[in-house]
Parts: sequence; structure tokens; C-alpha cells
Amino acid sequence: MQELDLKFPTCPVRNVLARFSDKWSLLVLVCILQNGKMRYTEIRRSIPDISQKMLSSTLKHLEEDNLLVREAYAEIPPRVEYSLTETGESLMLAMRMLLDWSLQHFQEVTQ
Amino acid sequence: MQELDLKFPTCPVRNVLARFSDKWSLLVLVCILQNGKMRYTEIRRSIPDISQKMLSSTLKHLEEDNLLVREAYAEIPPRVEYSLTETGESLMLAMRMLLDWSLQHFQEVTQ
DNA sequence: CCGAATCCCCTTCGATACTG
DNA sequence: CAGTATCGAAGGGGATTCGG
Repeated sequence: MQELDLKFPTCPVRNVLARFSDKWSLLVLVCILQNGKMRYTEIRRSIPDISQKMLSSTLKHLEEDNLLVREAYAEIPPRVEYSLTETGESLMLAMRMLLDWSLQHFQEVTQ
Repeated sequence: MQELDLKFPTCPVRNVLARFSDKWSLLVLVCILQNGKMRYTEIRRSIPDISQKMLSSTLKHLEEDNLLVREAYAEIPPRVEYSLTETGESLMLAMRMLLDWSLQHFQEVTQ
């Protein structure tokens, strides 16, 4: 791998990682990865301890970062669906190794 | 990949990711990955905007999580060196795809 | 040189109530 | 159903000082 300078704001790794190094972003992405296109309330049910506020703002950020696409339908009651963009899909492909690692090394890290 | 429940505290992925989903942990790990065994002050210089407090506490957490090993030498002045454990090495192997992804997709995400 | 301890700000986050 | 608005608590994080 190429040598990185870790200085801000020049370092791409820092810029990218900072986007989903929060409490919920990766979790929401994993959730949609596993279930495909999902509605707002479906995501809430899959992550029971996320608040409405945090889910909304997380989804908004992920959409701004071009990782998610939001589709709203003008129905009553409203329906909104979220799915991964192509960029989001490729991110989750890169994330898969990390997810697998988490499953395998759970014990070593948390003991 | 196996189906995950994303509920806390049962989900291994959540438990593991929560360990380094903070502002500095991944950055410190990347830094030591690239430079090998490093002294405290070397790390500080590589990440100019980290405070002493945050570097110390981050290093301590990573040591508790069995990702780093800390070697202190009883010299004057003191010398302390940090390096990746075997677990840490394997984590960074899984992280590599994510780092490469960051370099490649920097534009799409930050635009 | 390598931290620990203190003080304090400021953001993040949760709870609750409310809207189209 | 899918959010927004508001308020407050909690704690992450910076600046500074002190110690071995």
C-alpha cells in the first residue's frame, strides 16, 4: 500500500473514514446490505435501540455521501425506501472482510 | 454471509465495531501498521492534531482490546514502544480493503 | 519522554412532543 | 408512515498543568 500522510485535511483515508465512524452509520449500511431495499420503519425495527432522530440524520448523511439512495412515494400513508447506491455496494464489499473479522475475533477483542 | 441480528448486546459486529468507531483508533492503528513499532512521540508527530490526552487514552483502549502491545523501558528518559499484536495485524489485513476503497472512492463520497 | 489529572466546552445523542 | 422540533443530559475531546 502506498505511504499515507495522516494529516488533515489532506488524507483521503481520514476524510472517508470520518463519514461513517459514528455510532450508527455502518450499522444502517449493514442492515440495508442484508435486507436489500428497506423502508424507514423496517430499519427502525431491525435496530431497536436507534431513535427516530438518529435514524433520520444518519440516513440523510449517508444519502449526501452518495452511499444510499432515497425514494419517496407520494402515497397515503407515505412510503419511503432506502437502498444502497453503486458506491454503497462497493463499500460494503470492502467492509465484508471487516464484518467477517468481527465475527471471528469477537472473543479476543472483548475478553 | 450469515444473517446478523443487529441487536445489542448480542451482535458481535456491533461489539467489535464499537471498539474503534471513534475519532482516533483506526488512525492510530493505520499509523503503526505503516511504520511498525513506534514510540509515543513518533505517533504524535504522524498525527499532528491529536492531543496527548486522546493519544494516551486511545492507546490504552487499544491495548485493553488486545490490538496493541505496549513495551516500556526503564530508562532515563523513558522509552515506550507500541506495536500491533497478532490480532491487530489480522485486523489491519481486513482493514486494507477498506483503506484501498477510501483512496479510490474519495471523490464520490466527499463531493 | 511519557504520560496522569483537572477543568471546561461543545457536540452528540436520547426522550418527548408534534406535523403532513 | 415518515419524519421535524425542542430540550437536556452525557460524555467525548481540547488546553493546560503537574509528576515519575
